[in-house]
Amino acid sequence: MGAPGPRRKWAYADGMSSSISGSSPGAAGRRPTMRDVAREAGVSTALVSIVFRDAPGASEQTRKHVREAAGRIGYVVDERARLLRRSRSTDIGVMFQTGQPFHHQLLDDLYSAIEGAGGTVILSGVSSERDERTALAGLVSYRCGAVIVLGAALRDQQLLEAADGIPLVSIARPTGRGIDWVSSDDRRGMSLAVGHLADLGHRDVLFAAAEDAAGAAERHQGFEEAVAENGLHGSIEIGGTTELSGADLALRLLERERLPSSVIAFNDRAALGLMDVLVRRGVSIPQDISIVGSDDSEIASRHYVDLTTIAQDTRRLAEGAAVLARERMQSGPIRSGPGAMSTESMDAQGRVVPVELVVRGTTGPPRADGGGPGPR
Amino acid sequence: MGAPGPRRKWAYADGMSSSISGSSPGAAGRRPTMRDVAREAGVSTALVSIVFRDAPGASEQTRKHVREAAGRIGYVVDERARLLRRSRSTDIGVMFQTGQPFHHQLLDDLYSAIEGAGGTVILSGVSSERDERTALAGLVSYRCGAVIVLGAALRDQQLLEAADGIPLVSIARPTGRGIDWVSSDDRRGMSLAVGHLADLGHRDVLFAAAEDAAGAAERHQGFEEAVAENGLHGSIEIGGTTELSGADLALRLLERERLPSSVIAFNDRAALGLMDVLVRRGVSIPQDISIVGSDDSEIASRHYVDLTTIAQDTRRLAEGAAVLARERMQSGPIRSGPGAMSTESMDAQGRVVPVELVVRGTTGPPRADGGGPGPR
DNA sequence: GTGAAAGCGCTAACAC
DNA sequence: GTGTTAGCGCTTTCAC
Repeated sequence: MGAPGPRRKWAYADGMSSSISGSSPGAAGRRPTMRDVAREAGVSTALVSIVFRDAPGASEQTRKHVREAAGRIGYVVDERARLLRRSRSTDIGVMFQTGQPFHHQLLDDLYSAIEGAGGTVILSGVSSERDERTALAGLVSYRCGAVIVLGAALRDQQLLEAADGIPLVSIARPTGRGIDWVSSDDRRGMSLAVGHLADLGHRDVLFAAAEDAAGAAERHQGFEEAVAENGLHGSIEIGGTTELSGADLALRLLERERLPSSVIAFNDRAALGLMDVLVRRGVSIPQDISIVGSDDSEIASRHYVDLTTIAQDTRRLAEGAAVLARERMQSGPIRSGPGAMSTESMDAQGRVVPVELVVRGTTGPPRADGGGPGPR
Repeated sequence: MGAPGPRRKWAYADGMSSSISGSSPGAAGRRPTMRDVAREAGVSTALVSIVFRDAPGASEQTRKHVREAAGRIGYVVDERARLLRRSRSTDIGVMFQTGQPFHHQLLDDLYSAIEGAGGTVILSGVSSERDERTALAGLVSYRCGAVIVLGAALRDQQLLEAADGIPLVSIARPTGRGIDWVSSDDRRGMSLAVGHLADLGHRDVLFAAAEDAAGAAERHQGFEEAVAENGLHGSIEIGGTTELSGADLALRLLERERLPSSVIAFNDRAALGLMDVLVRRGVSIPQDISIVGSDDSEIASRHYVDLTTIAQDTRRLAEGAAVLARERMQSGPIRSGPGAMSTESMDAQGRVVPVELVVRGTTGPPRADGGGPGPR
């Protein structure tokens, strides 16, 4: 009640404001600059710059003095000027999809990985009305030192063009040789999931694949290898990446004479849809059928669903990408040798991040007869 | 196969690059600037500036000529310099929560509302390790012209301080008189939901409330009013905003002698948890009980759940906030009169956005006996 | 329509 | 340790 306004020592210059402090000349009507701080502290602007960059060249005492003066007049460093002056920016641009839960998880970890190490991240979203080129162009116009793209749909060549010479790192999307990438060990994930089911005693596994999704090829292949290794009977159904596609698949399965004893869904969303329909039709999980999700750990853990899933380590994905971005910032964009400037470059780097099988309540031993129940 | 690298006409100055075009002096080793474009086009930098700002003062022909020259040497406008030079930026900063699905929806619409009108948005995320002050400070350091905050947790006073004089607009969070806000018509939503249930013939409604959530007070009150208006028997249970809290509530309800014939959940996530437990226990929806979700239209529509819900109009929330932000950018931050600079200002603006009841498959007429079944 | 010139607020090299 | 100085790339007068 009756609290004073924000403690700000300057005011907009519309001629109506009463600046609280008249002590600093020139403080009224515009935000204070380093010059104002220098004047207030009785030092040079260079000194102020040193203090605010944490650069060597000032005593502890001076630093304190300057910071106090800055606080007194309400100085806030101007990132625009800083950005402009530093010829090569070390800021890292991040292109993500609004509406992709997995990307937000990643965003969270990218913030930690980059800003935790003293860096700065600049976000640019892709939405229904804002395509990847636009998003990337924004990042280019800020002259980021490197760009991290999440689940890009653009082809390699187009990505490179849109990035316009800025080093690129792709997360969760396989890229060709001209682009650095970080991705989960999808094949290993499949191996873990299939192995888990085999250990429980399952003899047949169905994989609900998805075409054209990030990592689709690796998972497909990983599934086939793992099934062969474990001597199981594997089958594949093409589905999608949404709850709807999972529900769809469930309906198709229910038309069969008997259900498979276990299913690995392409991701958690598909698993959810699958489970919903099955449960409503009276199928018990995991008594009648075991379900493994994949990919999007956030849903499985946040939901009440208690889904066994192949969890991606977003933290390590983010950290890997941050490291690559920093490396590439120092060395410039990818090229194969002196004078070359080619997509065919040999030295793109890839990093594979381990995945983990999180066993929860949707997997268990199969029925004694080895198969699921028939549909009712 | 063998595709050439990106069509870029300049190269980093590490001494190893062979610039593709030697035509533009100074083009090797740094990105082209307006000066390079001017030289290439044979005009002045001022003209180039005019062209790229779409400012009046150049013929259509000249514009074309300049743009072609720019394209030839691969010029991209430098947003940093532009930002710095324009004394008062018109960019709009947006603070959002990573991991809040509702915010992502809003982000999407904010991009459309702001960039669709020729503006620029600068994003700043709040995550587990990046608090609201930090996020806001980033926006301040870019000298945004205005800031839109989504579901802020900071108190008004703290928000104002963190924004440091930049005009603030809050979405989906009630604020005091010093801050502009846009929010859904939560009371009207309740009225619609209760009315719908009454029309179907329900006599008793349970509201699964949540404390401390955005809009909680408004919904609570709206529920009580609507129940009285419709002459229904209303009751309130305190729950939360997650699937878990909904599941919890379901368990509590199942212990009762009989279920209420209808439930309005605080939001869709809670509704989901509620439904899951009920369905597994053999309760049919909507035959045995009707369920209305609320608030987070994204989940209900994206999910296979087919949930009747009170949908928020994120598009209008976003547009309302964009309009307020633009207005405030022109007039400066809120103050009550000449010389005043106070939180107690009288002229903060609020906008209430209509909500809509989306009727789907989880609501229907009650059982003939007027109540739900007892627990089994 | 054009060109020259003065900054926006900061950094970084250099003298003192 | 400190002050001086010259830009970063753009916008925006102003006189031609």
